[in-house]
Amino acid sequence: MRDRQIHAAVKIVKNTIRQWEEPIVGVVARESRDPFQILIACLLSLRTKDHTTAEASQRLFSLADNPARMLKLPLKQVEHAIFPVGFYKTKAKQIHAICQSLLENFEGRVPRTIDELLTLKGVGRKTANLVVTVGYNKPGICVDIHVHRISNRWGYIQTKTPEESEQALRNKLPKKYWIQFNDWLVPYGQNLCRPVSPFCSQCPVSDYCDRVGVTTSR
DNA sequence: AAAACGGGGGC
DNA sequence: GCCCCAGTTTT
Repeated sequence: MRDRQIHAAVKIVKNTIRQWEEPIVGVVARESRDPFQILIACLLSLRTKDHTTAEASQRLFSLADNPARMLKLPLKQVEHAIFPVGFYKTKAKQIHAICQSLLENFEGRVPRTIDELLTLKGVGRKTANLVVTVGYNKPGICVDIHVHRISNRWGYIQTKTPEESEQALRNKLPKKYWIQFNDWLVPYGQNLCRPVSPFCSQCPVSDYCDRVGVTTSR
């Protein structure tokens, strides 16, 4: 894919995603962009299917939707609410630890910068960037496995790891496209541009795609 | 660089 | 039954 074509591709896939009305992560829909819910839902979504995350975060937020209330919730109850997402003991402890840190170090608010977010245990670059872009509407590049795969499949960048992809995209992708890029690439990767056997015949941007590493088997 | 964390769903 | 899944931390 040529640099110039990325702009058209952004617009085309974005319109497609709008029709699907996908949530961004878990129960966090495009209208509701509370940083705390994005942070926690993103933590729950780790190595987990999204609809599972949606149900779990729904249950959890109905019990507590801010750091102070979350800390008052017994660990057992947090574990019970999020059980189906897997890693539930680790994640429950992380959630408590994060809420404690938010109260002690950030006046009970979710911080607004990548560096501050990265001080929280369990928060990596993907989660930090998602909070900054979706929660605070500030520029950031949120690279998960889908963004990594697709931007390389298109031939827009050539990288080995998601971390390298974030750097490459920061350098190459014009800043005005960063937030849109995050918004549509993940659901696009889930529904259409799958790891194996992607639906190229239904893809709205197949004309631009280099199809790097596309296979029909593992 | 690779293991470990974990239950649910697809096949 | 077996293998993968919207990552991050630890060895």
